[in-house]
Amino acid sequence: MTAGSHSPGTLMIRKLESIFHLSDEEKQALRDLPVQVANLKADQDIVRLGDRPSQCCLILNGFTCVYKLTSDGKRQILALHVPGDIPDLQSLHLRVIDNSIAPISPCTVGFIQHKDLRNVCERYPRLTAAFWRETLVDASIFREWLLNIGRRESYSRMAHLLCELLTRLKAVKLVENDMFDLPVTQAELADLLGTSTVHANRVLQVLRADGLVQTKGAQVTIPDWQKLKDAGDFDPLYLHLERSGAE
Amino acid sequence: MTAGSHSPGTLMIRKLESIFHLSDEEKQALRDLPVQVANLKADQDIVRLGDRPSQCCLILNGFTCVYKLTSDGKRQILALHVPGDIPDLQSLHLRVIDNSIAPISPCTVGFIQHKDLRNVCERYPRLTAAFWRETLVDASIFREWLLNIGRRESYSRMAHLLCELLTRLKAVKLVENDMFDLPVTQAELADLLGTSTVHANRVLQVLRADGLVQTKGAQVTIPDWQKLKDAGDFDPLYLHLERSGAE
DNA sequence: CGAGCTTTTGAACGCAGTCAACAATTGTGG
DNA sequence: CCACAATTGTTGACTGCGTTCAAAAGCTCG
Repeated sequence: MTAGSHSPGTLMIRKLESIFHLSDEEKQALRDLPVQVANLKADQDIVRLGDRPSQCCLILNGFTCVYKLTSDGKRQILALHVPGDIPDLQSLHLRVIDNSIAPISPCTVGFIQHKDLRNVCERYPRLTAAFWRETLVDASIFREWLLNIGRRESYSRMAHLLCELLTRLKAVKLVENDMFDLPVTQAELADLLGTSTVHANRVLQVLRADGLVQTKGAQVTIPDWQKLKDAGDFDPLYLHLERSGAE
Repeated sequence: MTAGSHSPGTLMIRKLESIFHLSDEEKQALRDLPVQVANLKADQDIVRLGDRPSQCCLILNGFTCVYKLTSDGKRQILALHVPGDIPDLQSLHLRVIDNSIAPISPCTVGFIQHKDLRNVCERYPRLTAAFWRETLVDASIFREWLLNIGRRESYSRMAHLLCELLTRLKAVKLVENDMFDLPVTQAELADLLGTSTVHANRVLQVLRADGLVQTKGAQVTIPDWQKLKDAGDFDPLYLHLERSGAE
């Protein structure tokens, strides 16, 4: 159930191709992209607010999170990224990075130079569209999170997050038997949801008691998808997975 | 102080050119885009969740908001757009619209067909980059709003929103003497901030009492920019205006 | 086995929501 | 231009969701 066994290019191709049909030439161009692989420990920032990077990072294995801090040190996690995602694709067109990105568990990433990405985009305009679309889906998820954090109370909010994770991880084949790995502390869960750690703990306990989720270490099981979906007011439309999303 | 006196193309050019330097040919291509102008009343949806539009809408005059509803009818406003913005540019690459867009005051918009936009993008790759960048800035604003709603308390949250508005409206020359029009009810203000209407009212009163903002009808004045910035924990970096943003 | 992190629990507090009424403003038709 | 209706803004009282602080219990890993 790891995604690390694939070459960097293959991972990108699989993701983009779930939407676009790529020509052999386009696929080859992606496979030929020079990628510099690195293994990172948790909490070791990949990029930091204010950076002006000359490369993007492709997640090969593990999870990363995008976060920001208020001036008094409170952290909000803005996005989670899974293998196949490029969390800082925006840096291709925005000079300065306006957030930080860190692994939430040990993870493997591949760095791709901006100039190489710009090159393939120039030669294959359909790849431009594909990458652009990736950033648009990210934005769509931000919008749903705004609704989630702004307008849903914490119980439903956490249910919604779990729904999204199950759906997204299914799309990259990281779910088996309604079960997936979520190597996240409750403090991080709180930073994802915009609540305090204590409250995140209590809400999680209620979700467990209601039979919406089971946890065992970092392993999360969803015993009743329909009930969780109802609790989380979840509609996968915003993930733009095109082929379904729900069963 | 209206922006309605400009032709649709000119408005786009002015916005894109504040970042990119466009060639005469590129500018002409933008001016030649067929635009269908429409005047809309407030609360008359421009696009609706689930739509599959074949056009984008360019704001020519007035303000629009992007919003979503929870299943129990609570509304969260996800973005505000001002003249020159294209709030549904995403629809160029995402078939289904995942949010709704409505004017918050009577406004004028111009509709541009997807096929025409795709055409200029194909012929002028630098325009592709420029449009892509626009959507990336939108996403950056979503991220900051997530931090704002998730981690700042309501006083600071409202101050931050006012800071952003002043900065963005300045960039499109809609501010005079630290004063701008904000034709928004307090109920909408609450939907922007993720609070109740009553609370939005009370917070606004405190901001007024503290001398951070003055209101007179829809007119907002910021008497002390530094104090408001401090209260709102505001750093304009995320707006990616490149040339400054702050004075 | 002990150090350090993570999870859990309890108690007190407070920010913000809800409900309901009233005041002020805006808009409309006569 | 006024009178009335409708919307918007303001206030008070009460409630409750979620925070904070502090301590205890469980894990994980050298």
